[in-house]
Amino acid sequence: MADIARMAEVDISTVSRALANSPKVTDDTKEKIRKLVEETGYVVNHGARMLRNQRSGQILVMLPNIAATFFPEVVLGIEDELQEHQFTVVVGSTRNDKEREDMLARQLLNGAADGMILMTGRLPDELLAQPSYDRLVVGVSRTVPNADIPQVNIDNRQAAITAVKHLFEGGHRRIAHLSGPIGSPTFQARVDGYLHAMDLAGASAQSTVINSSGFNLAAGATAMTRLLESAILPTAIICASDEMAIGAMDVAQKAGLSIPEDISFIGFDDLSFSSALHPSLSTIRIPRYEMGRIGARMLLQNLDSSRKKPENIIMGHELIERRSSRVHGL
Amino acid sequence: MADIARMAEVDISTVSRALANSPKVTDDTKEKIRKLVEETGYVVNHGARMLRNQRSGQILVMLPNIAATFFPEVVLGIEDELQEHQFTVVVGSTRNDKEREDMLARQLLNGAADGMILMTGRLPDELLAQPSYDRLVVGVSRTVPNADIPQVNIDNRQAAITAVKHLFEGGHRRIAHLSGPIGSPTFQARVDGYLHAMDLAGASAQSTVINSSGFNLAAGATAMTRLLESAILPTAIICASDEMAIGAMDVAQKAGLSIPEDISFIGFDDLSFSSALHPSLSTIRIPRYEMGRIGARMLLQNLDSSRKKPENIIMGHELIERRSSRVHGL
DNA sequence: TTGAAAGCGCTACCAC
DNA sequence: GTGGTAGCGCTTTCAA
Repeated sequence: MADIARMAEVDISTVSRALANSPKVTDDTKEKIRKLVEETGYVVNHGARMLRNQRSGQILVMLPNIAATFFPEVVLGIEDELQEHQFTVVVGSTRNDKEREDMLARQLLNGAADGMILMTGRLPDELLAQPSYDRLVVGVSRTVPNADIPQVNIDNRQAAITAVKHLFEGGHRRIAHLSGPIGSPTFQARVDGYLHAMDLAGASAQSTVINSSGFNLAAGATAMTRLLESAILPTAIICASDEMAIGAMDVAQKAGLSIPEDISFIGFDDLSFSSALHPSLSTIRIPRYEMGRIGARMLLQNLDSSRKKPENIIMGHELIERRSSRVHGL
Repeated sequence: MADIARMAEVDISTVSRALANSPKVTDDTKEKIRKLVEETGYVVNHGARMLRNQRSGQILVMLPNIAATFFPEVVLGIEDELQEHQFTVVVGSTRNDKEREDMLARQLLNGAADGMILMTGRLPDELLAQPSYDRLVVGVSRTVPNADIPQVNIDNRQAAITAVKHLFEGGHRRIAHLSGPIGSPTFQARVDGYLHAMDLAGASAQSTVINSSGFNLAAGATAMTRLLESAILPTAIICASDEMAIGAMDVAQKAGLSIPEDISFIGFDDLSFSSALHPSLSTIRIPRYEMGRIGARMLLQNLDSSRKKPENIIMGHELIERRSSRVHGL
């Protein structure tokens, strides 16, 4: 910048103002500087600006695993929203490792990131040190229990109830649930909803929950394999994610079961794949992209501490009925 | 840091040295400072350190769309490798928008990122301004033509040949290819390989290539729909990605075709889903995670300009034969 | 082994 | 409308 100033024969402060498009600089001067910048390919130094302004223009997204099918679409929504507001997105996969979580959280504390979107369902310990952390963090898609931060999510309990009801209407009574990690409030809420709905329908004796440590293909396959060992098979299965459902359906089909004739399936998420599968997969659609966008918007609002802290948002879910749970297999 | 210095009754420079674990600080002093840091929850300011050291500790990953199934696994490999070396990963989805590419590339120029992994197959114009850009950028999985940067990729042309050969061995002659974006060297190489292999086998009269603007489910479905309008259907189809194959198979099955009895399919990528589909999808496996890891490693090496610039790397691909291309449909 | 001080590149305040 | 300058928080050289 000093170079530009010298070449333009003005003070460095004028250059700074010109670049910030300050109204107190003549158009002539601005134009002269603009040209020089173009010619030299000058770019303002990020570190210096950051030090000076005490902000980085970066938002950290913390999630367990960017390769889990659920997350990329949420990240896309976050990116789209934040890019419009001149923020850059930093993604960190924690693999559920506390140490990695703390390492990433430090990005917030040291000023490398101005705010954070949390999709791990857990507040890193490091963060609690920071006094105003509740203004810097927003939880998305994985509820953080007892946290004083704004969150966006769907009503997972209600979603599970929706799934059970749907199967009940199809005449099913023996309905099993292949759940995700039991420690996660998200998956726990789905279990709760499932059990509650089964109970309401007087079918609680028929409830079966199989827990998994993950919610991917392999988890679904393993859980289904275990379920097949039961004396009496359920006639329908609610899987905690579409990915699990795909794994489970594969195992079921390999075991000679027809879907939906012998056994029905319904998942959670509505991946783009789910409609193209054979049979196509019924599911509870979760508005992933929108959740990301709205979460990002909430964070932006939250960062501005002069404004009211945003309220939690519960987004709608939607039952998508496809062939895997169709009565009479039509 | 000044606070810590005051409390420890030493100079700020001593604190700095202690935190850097300099050998010229007594263990006593270090210990005293370490305690204070712990108590106060002090974290060194990223901006200041960045300004001073002229490096950010961040690597930018530029890709078209984080939600396209191909990329997350690559990003995971990159993250794993870079985290081990204390770098943070910044992900930017460009949506093939030149403006976004330039905006992101500026992160490199302004020092917000120390290096970049490019998965868009195109070098942003902004970058060419930077004189030593070839030391800061590594291309992964999408070849950048005429670029003087190190790259990691598979041999896409050869991979397509492998696919054709496989189908030939299965007795197929009328083989069509549903290609991705024609402008992309990656997909162009697959087309080339396909045409070449068909030609070699004396079946070039039977060649059919259908281009798409993307390589997702919808692209596969659209291309397949167009193909179904042909007078003579192929007996086998090579899809430029597994995602396209899934979309295309769905359309084919809805049109009443049996896979592989009436028509065989083979894709590219080997998504985790591909083995769980019904029928399971034959594919050319691309080592995505490993490509990410190796690309990141190359970047690290490349950033150190005192070392030799790394060579391009061609990784192996592997034909995974599954039911969708099985002879006799066994 | 520790202290003092310069300076990284920028912005914003104050003076003119 | 422009110039001069302090200072953001850190690292590192030089002196003691």
